[in-house]
This record gives sequence, C-alpha cells and structure tokens, in this order.
Amino acid sequence: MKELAKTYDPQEMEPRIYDNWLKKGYFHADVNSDKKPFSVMMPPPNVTGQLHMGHALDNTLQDSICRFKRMQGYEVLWQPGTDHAAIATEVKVINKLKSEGKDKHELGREGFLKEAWAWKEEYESRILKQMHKMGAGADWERKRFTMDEGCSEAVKKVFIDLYNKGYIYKGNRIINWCPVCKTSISDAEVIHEDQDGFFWHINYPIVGEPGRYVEIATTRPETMLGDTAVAVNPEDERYKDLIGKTLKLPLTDREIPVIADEYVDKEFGTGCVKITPAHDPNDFEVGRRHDLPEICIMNDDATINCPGSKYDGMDRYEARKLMVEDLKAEGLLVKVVPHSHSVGTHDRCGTTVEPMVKPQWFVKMDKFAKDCKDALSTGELKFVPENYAKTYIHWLDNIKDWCISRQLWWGHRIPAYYCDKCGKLIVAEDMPDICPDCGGTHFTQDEDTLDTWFSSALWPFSTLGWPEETPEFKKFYPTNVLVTGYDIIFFWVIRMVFSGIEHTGKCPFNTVLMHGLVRDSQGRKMSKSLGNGIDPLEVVDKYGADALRAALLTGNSPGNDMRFYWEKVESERNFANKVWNATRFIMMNLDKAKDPESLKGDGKDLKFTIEDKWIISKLNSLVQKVTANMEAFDLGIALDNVTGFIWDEFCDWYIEMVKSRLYSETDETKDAALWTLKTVLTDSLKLLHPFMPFITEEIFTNIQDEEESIVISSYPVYRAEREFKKEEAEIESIKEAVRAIRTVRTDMNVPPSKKATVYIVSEKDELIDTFKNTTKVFAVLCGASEVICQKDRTNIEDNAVSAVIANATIYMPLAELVDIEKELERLKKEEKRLEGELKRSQGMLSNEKFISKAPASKIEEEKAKLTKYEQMMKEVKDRIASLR
RNA sequence: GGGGUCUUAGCUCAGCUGGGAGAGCAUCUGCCUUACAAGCAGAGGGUCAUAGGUUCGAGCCCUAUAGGCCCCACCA
Repeated sequence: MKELAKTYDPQEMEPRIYDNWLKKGYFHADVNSDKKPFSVMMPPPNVTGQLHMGHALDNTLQDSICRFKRMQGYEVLWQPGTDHAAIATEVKVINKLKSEGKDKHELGREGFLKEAWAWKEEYESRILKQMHKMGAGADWERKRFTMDEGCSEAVKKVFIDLYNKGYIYKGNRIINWCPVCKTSISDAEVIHEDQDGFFWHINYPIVGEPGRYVEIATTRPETMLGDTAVAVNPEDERYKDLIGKTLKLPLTDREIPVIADEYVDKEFGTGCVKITPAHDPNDFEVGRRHDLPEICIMNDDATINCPGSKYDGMDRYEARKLMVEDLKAEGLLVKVVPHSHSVGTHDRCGTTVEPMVKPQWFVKMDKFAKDCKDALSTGELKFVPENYAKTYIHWLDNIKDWCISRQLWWGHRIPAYYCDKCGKLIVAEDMPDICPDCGGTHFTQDEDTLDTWFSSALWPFSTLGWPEETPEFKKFYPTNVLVTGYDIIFFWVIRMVFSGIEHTGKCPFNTVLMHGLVRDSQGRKMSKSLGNGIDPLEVVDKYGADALRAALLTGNSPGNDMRFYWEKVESERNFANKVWNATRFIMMNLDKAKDPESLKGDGKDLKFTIEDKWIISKLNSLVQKVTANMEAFDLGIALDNVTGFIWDEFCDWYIEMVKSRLYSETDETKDAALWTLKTVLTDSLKLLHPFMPFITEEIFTNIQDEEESIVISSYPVYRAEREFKKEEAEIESIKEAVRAIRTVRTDMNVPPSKKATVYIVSEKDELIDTFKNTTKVFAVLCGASEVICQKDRTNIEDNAVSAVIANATIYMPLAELVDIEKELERLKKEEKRLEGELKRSQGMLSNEKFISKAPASKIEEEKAKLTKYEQMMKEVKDRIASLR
C-alpha cells in the first residue's frame, strides 16, 4: 500500500491525473460498444476569448452528469467543440488588425479569413486547455468546430434543403442593421432598453391650404427625410377630412400623402404618424399595405444618404440636431417634450441599431414554431426546471421570420449563385456551370454568410457526421440531455429543436437542463465593463478544480442564478482536505489488519458490530438518495447528501466510534472495522467522484489495488442485504445520549479532561443491552471513565447531573463541579420545551377531525411521540423534585 | 402592455407530490484529543414578505397586495 502525501495538494495532483485519464482514453466513446448510449452535446464555446465562470458551471454540470452515467455503465459520449461565433470573432479580429495598422478590406476576403483562422487556432487551444484544467471528461478525439468540413457540409445541405422546400427565401425586408459591425442582425440579437429622449412635435404644411398644418410627433426627426406619408386612424374624427390630402415634407422638396391606417393609435401623440417605411418596422408594414415608396436615407455606417441635401453625409445624430434647428428656424417645430422610449442596441457591440430595408435571406418560422411546440406537448422534449417550458412557448408564440444572412466574411458563405448575365438566382452545392434561363456560364456567389446560430442549430447531429448515417449518429442520436443557460433558449435551443425535427425527424435531446448565471458576490452580472469577472483558472490555481466545481454545484438548483463567493470555494477545499485526512487515517490503520486479505472480499466472515452495520446501512440509503437526485438532475442536493454523509456521519461519528477497536491488539472485530472503513470510504468516493473527480481518483487508486481508476469503476447500487434498520435505530439512541452528555458537560463547564462515571438508567431491556454492547465506544465519545447501565437509580446521588432522553435518563455524579441552581435551571428549560411538545401532540390527538381524517400512519406516529414525551416529562419532573 | 420568477436564521441559499423549519458561512463558548486548527465539541439565532381563503393540518395549494429581479413586445 502506497502512502498518501501529508497534505492535500490539488496543484500537484490534478494535472498529473488528468494527463493519465487522457492517456488511458477513458473519455472516448466507443460506437461499437454493447453498452446503452448516453450522449450530451457540449454547447460549443465561442472562439472569441477565454472561458468564464458561466462556462465553468456549464461544464461542471455536464461533466458530473457524464461521469455519473459512465460509472452507471453507459457508453457515454460527451461531444465537445467550439463555435466560430461569426460577428463576435470578426469584430475581435478586425480590432486586432487595427491595432497592427491593418485593415479588413485591404486584406481582402481571403487574407482576412487567414487571419481569422489563425485567431481561431490560438483561442481554441487556449479554451481546450482551460477545460482540461477543470477536469472536463469530454471525448476530445471527437472535438468539432462549427466551420470544420463536416459541419460546413451539413450547413450547406440544410440551407439547400430548406430553400427547396420553400422555408428559406430571399427578400427585401426591414431588418436590424448594426452601423458599426455593418451587418444585419436577427431580432434575437437586439437588446431593447429604455432611453430618455424627446418627442419632437413638427408641423407638416398642407399643400394648397396655406397656414394649415398636420402636427406629427416623432422621437427620431432625422428619419423624416425618408417619410413617404403621414398616417391617421380611419376612425379619427379630427382628421377625417385630411385623408387623401397632400403634405409638403419639411426640409425637402417632396410632397407626401395623408393616408388612413388602423395601426395609428388615436390616443397616442397627436394621432398623426409620419411613415418612414425604410427605417421603421411598423412603418414598413404600413408602407407595404399602402404601396408606399421605401426611401432609404442612410448609408451602412448610419450617415445620411440624401444626395443634394445639406444633410448628406452627416452622422445620424448630427443631422438630427441640425434638422431640429432648421425646423425651429422655419417655425415648424411646435414643441419638444421629454419622452422615454425603447431603443434597440446590438448585443455584441452596444451600438444603436438602425432598422433598414435590405435584401436579406430569411427562414420562415410558422411551421417550425409549431414543430417546437409539438415536441413539448408530446413529451419528446422536456425542461428542467419545467417552468422554462412557458418561456419557450411564449417566445414561439411571438416569433417572426429569422433573418439569417450576415454581411460578414467569417462564417458559412451562402450557397447561392447569381448568373452574371441575367441575374438568375441558383441555390446549389457548388457553382453552377450553365444558367438554365440564359445559358450564361459565369456566376457570382452571394457575398453574405450565415448567422452563426444557423450552424449551431445543427450541432447535435452535424457533429455526429450527419447527413451521413454514421455509426456515431446511429448510436448517439438523439442525445439525452442538453445543459445550457436560460439566456440562450431563443438563440439556440429552439433552433436546434426545429432543425433536429426537420432534418432528422427527431427532437435532438429529451431533456434540457437549464442553469442560471454566475453572478458576483453582490449579485451583479460578471462583466468585462464592470471588471468584476473572476477567472475560473485563478480559482483552480488557488484552491484546485475540485473545490471550484463543488462550489459551483453546491446549493445551486436548476435554473437559478447563483453568486460566487471565495468563502464557498474555501470551504469546499476544506472539505477536500477533510476527505484527504480521513483517508490518511484509514490508510495508516489498514496494514494493522490481522488478515489483510479479508479486507478485499465482501466481508462475509468478519464480525461486524452495531456501528459497522449502522454506517453500512446509512451508506446504503445514501446511495439510493444520491442516485435519485442525480437522475432528477438535482446535482446540488446530491452533492450535499454526499458531503454531509462523509463529514458528519462517517468522519465525526463512525471513525470516532471505531478508534478503540483499531488501537486494540486483541479486538476480534478489528478487521470488520477496517473492512467497513475501506468499503464505506471507497463507495463514498464513488458517489463523490462526479463532482470532485481529482481527489477521489487520487485516493481511490491509492487505497485499493483491485481497480485501476475510479472513472471507470461502477457506481454503487442499493443492496437489500446492507440494510440494518435495527442497528440504525440503536446507534441513533447512542448518538442522542452522547450529544446529551456533551451538551450537559459544556453547560456545566465540566473540563473536557475531566472523566466522569456515566450511569444509563432505563427500564427498557433492549436499550440497556444496546448500551452495554457499546460501552467502550460510548465511553470514548462522551468522555466517560466508566459506563454503568442499570434499571433504576440505585447508588446514584441525588445531586448528579442528568440528561433525559427517550426511554432513558443519564446521570453523572459530579458533585464537586455541580451548581444545583444551574442544574435546576437547565431542567426547567427542558421541562418547558417538553410542555410545548406535549401540548402540540395532545392538541392534535384530541382533535376529532384529525383523528377521523388524517391517515392512520400519521396518527400512530403522533401517538408514539406523545408516549415518548410523556415519559421524558415524567423523568424531568422527578429530577426537579429530587433536587429541591 | 404581456409573461415568468423571487421574498425562509446576520449573509448566501436548500426545502420533493401539504404532516413537527434545514445547510454552509458568519457569531459566541470550550478544546493544539496521536487523520485533519483547512480541525473537534457545544450554543444562540427564523409569527418562512403582508392579508385573506382551501384543509383535520400550509413555507409548500388558491386569491389579492407590497417590494425585488428577469424575459418578451413595433405604441410613433
């Protein structure tokens, strides 16, 4: 047997252990295995930077689940990979180039992509290293990237499929435009936030009626250059006569009509709305209904595009300022009212987005939204916790077509080609040879790339080799559980669900386990701008990956945000240290076995004592509890169960109970104690392993040599023959007595060094027997010099200190130390407590309705309690009487 | 405007289908007891946001109220 290092040193062991795991290939999933499959798709981190605490949580959850399932005997595939993160990466690369004095356009498409790939390589390897440090047991041999060959093929096929089925179309529609990133973005990428602004009331003169105006109110006066109408509600009596009239659009020489449309709210503003179809989503709809021209007045960088006008080329906000001044000078500005309104910003760069009409590609969503909802109602898909299903449905009910084209270079280029001669659009795998319409032979590929989520949507099957029917796809698809943050339900989860259903006929996962955000200790989001982010690797360096993982899991329930505290990590590190030391203690004693071989078997021939059976039985029910919690994805609770058992039951009680047997040369139950120590420890380690993989592996490989690694060991299962209810109850009595004595001693200021004779007085023979059988253990636990069990109070002085427990009274003659007044005080307190209990119990039992309606088992339970309290009360009253 | 969610010990949070309020940290008191002071033993601390209702029984179910947070939404 090897000896364990004196102190728990995660920094030394973790990298060594991880390397060994990789070398042994434990995380590699075998497609040819007979084992039942269990698969999890890792949400691919963006190659934009490094992992943050959210990734650490996400990864830890997945890793714990996968390790658990692997030990349960499943063939586990945890499929890792990274995401190209189109906009995010492109922006980063552009900035990097800028700092080097280079420019995206100067480099050209090809040159730029070269830079981007170099970036990807660098950051991807950094991210992988980080995940290794956290102990992630993914199948790295199968690592994929959203833009690798296979994934790109899948993207192409899906695009062409959807186009041919009519679900993808190209259209000139209003989209969100980011003037800084110079690309369109989807609705989901726009963050709406309320900003303080103004309502500018402006008079538009009525043509042919000098001195008459229509007053409109706008929050964005600069867009008036693109106005092509003013709308009023058809039911609005005030403006009925205006409908059909013509207005002179101020600051321009254009004339625009007054139209009627239901969209206008009579109560809001002036009841007259300027209509700018090219720069407002609502106006766009109105414009299409009334066949209005769509005048785009902005360039891609959000400067004004209005040739011939003095505003041409100005920034949108500069133009706004100048236009307001000009309107004022012309006497057309009626008033300016402060007004808070919602402004859309780009989630990646924070720039205010500009709605614009542009030719873009879209995915029709109505049918897919229905597919998504169906998956939920049939039970093919479920959320943990369930309430996220509501969020999911709600979003689907409000869904609009998905704009998938991006004016970026970093991404999957759209497989659409235009004939140079006639402009015909052809969607195809490769560049066509000949145009079916005009016979042209030269084509130009669409410049746009796809939204990054288009490829992520295919992740659960593109990574498995789809569209090929690969063995991987057959064995591991659909996957079992998807673990991700609630913040990407809309971006990712929904899109995976309908993509999976559409292309494979199956929902890509059965369960979506949601987790929340990791916030800072004050509950704020961790963010770069606040500078409050904590690097998971810094935590690993200080306390070890095991401590970080446990800190992230403990006390965290599915779907809820959590706060990060260093104290939490520290206390988990302390727990690891506790486990470490318990092991050291056990290992120090293992070689003292009389028959070392006996420790390896099932312990059949060993002489087990009550406490052995008690802890084995406790372990057995722990296995049951932890397994159930793991299966329900309540990892936080499962970990709590394990921690509590190891620290409290095993270390603080069992090990203490067993010491005297270990130190004895003659005790014939010694080997049973050693067997129990070893067995309970190794099984506990197995239960702990999914959460704290490193320390458990280190200990496991040192304490036994039957198995090579805990990673591939089998998860403990409940065994009926290991259940000992009687012994459990007996030890509970012992613990109760020990606690009572310890409390009394502390209350009475008895020095720990002072040993005392302890009398256990009980009329119950079985209880007396229990105490008699365990006197040695008992004496050690409560600092007794001698334990005497008897049926009455013979030989016990009246002024002995006492403690009343169920069915027994404990006495300690400590005459010289005892203050009778204090003792009386204690007893009075106890009497009061019991009075309360009795009152409650009697109240319930005398309630006729309780008796007639409550289940019989509850009534019995209550009766037993009453009896117990009555007996204890009698003892306490006796004590008080005898002291007086 | 719609939807969701939360309010439990000083702090952070658990509390499964309703049957006597829990953990960790913090605090206080003893202990360097030969695995562990990153520890051991003990203690204090909560009318479970408020008001009603259902029930023999409510932290848990229902309704309303107050406050917090989140998401969605085109009110110019």
